[in-house]
Amino acid sequence: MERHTRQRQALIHALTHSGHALSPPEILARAQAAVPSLNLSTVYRQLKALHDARKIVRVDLPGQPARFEALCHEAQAAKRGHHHHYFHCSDCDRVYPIHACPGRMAHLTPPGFEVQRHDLTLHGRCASCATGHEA
Amino acid sequence: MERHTRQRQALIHALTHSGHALSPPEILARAQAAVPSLNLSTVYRQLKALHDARKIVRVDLPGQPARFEALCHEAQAAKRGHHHHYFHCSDCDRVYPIHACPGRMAHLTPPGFEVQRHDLTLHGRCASCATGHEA
DNA sequence: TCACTATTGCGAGTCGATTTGCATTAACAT
DNA sequence: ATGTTAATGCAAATCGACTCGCAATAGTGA
Repeated sequence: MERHTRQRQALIHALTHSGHALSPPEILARAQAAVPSLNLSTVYRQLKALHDARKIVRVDLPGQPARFEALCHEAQAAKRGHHHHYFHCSDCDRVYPIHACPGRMAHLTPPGFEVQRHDLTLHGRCASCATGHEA
Repeated sequence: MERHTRQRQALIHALTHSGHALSPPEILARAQAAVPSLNLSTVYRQLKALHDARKIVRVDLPGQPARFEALCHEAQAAKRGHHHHYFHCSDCDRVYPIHACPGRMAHLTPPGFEVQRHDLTLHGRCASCATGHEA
């Protein structure tokens, strides 16, 4: 059966206590605060398990390495991904979820095209970068 | 100086006479119709040169290999990328440019975030797949 | 406590995408 | 027509992201 290891807990903690999506190396770095011996392959293995268990979602942004985000409890309970988008800060490279959506997109396509879903990525500076260190 | 080779011309022809963005292997296949000996490394070399010369744009969609698209003449003349989005057909895997945009996105972010640009990808079935082979 | 085995750490291996070294080929100015 | 050298074809090398084999480690139920 499944075991509760310290590395798994550290990894989940890192994912759930970050306000933004994390790449595997970022997860490694954060979880190593709790379990220094943690290894990147373990991170990948746990991510795969958590993803299969639908506890995290994979965030693919154009031209970027994959990131992962913990599903909030409501979404987990509902057993479906809540539809949302992402903001990528070009300063600190962090990726924040945006819980808003510009709405249906069907009218943007030429006639005959069937729009089933859409991905939206916003780029710019996040609040902390915009405030913190001005030019 | 720069030479006008048959492979370069075939490659540009393939890019400009396709209604959609092409991946390097797709470009290779199409340009080989004109120059059968054409090699994938030459495709990559030419793509790099064309990209540096701002004659093509790289199209990165989430979780997909890079594709390339010829800049239309107006955009080339204006020396700036026209802002547009893409439609990815999940049936035929083609990527079409969408010359429409849902508009400003600044209101979607939490306060303090500065939105500079956005990428939008629509997914679904393209006109020819929706018409051609119904289930 | 103890055995059982899931999980880990580590290094090596894989995979797809892209690049590079180099001998050969072919533009094009003369 | 010809020399110069940019561009090509090919195979090998690289790169980043990820996976795997295996011996060592550590949760867990008994």
